[in-house]
Amino acid sequence: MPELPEVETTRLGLIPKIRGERIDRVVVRNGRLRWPVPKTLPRVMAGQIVREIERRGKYLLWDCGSGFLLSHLGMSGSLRVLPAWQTPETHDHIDIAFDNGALVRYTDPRRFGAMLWIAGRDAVHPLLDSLGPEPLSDAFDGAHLFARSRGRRVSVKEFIMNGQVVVGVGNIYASESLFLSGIHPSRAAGRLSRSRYERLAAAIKKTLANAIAAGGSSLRNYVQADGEPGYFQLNTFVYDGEGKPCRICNTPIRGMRHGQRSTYYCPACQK
DNA sequence: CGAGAGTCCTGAAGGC
DNA sequence: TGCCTTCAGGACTCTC
Repeated sequence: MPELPEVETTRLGLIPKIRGERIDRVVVRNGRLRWPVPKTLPRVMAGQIVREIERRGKYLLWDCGSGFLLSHLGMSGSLRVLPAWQTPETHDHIDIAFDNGALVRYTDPRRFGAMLWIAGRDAVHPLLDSLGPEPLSDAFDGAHLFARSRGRRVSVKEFIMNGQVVVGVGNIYASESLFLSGIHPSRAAGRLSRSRYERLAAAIKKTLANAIAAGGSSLRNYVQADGEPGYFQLNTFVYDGEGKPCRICNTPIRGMRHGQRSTYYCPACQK
C-alpha cells in the first residue's frame, strides 16, 4: 500500500525516464477511479512535455507547462515504466506513452487512486488547498504538532494521520512513529506535551526518511517490465505484529482500532 | 469548527 | 469445494 516513501520512490523512478520527454499518446481503459478520469485527458495530454514531476504529500504533480497531471496511487495503485509495450492486464487502467518509447502504466485493482488534470501554470486545486506541511521539511516539527493539537480530543494516532496536520503519514508509519517515540496511540492529541511532540516529529521524519532510503534500492525492480511494482518490504517494529514480542522488551504487541483503522503498539514501551 | 461514521473498490483470508 | 462475510487501506465527504 503506497505510503509517502513509495510515492517518492515512484517519483524518483519516473523522473529519469520521462522528464523532458514528449507524451505521444494517453490511453484510458478504465476511468472509474476515486473520481472519474476526465474524458478530455488523452486529448489534453497528447503532445505535452513533462517538465518536472513534483510531489505534495502522496500526490504527484506532473508539470506539463500548460497544466499539471495530478495523480494519486490510492492504496493499491502503481505507476511503472515499461521498456516496451505489453498487453495490458485486468487492472492496468491507464497508459501514458512517450516519444522516447517509455510507457508509463497505471495499475490499480481497487481504483481508489486518482488521475486528474489541473489547467494552468499554477498547481492550484481544492485537493491541495488545505494540506499540512511536508513531514521532511523544516516547516514540520514538534512545535507545529504541539500548536496544532491544542484543544484536540482525537487520539494522537488519528491526529498525525490527518493530512491537514501533516501530509504523508499513513497507517503503517503512524504506528511505527508512535512506537519509536514511546507514545501510546490512544493518548488525546491535545494532552501531549511539547517535548513529546518533538520526539514524535523526529520519529516521523526518521521513519519516513529510512523508508525512502530503503526504497531507493528497489528502484531497479520498479522499472522492470515483469516485476512487482516495487513496494518494499517494511521491517516494522509493531505494525501487523499483534501477539509478537516487542523487539525492545519482549512484551506481546497489541492490536486495537482507531476510527476504522488498525493500530499496533507495545503496551510496555508506549505510554 | 471538530468528531465520527460512511464511502468508494477488489482480493485475500477466515468461517461454515 | 464453494459460498458468504469480514477486513484491509487513503482520504474525501457527509452528518451531527
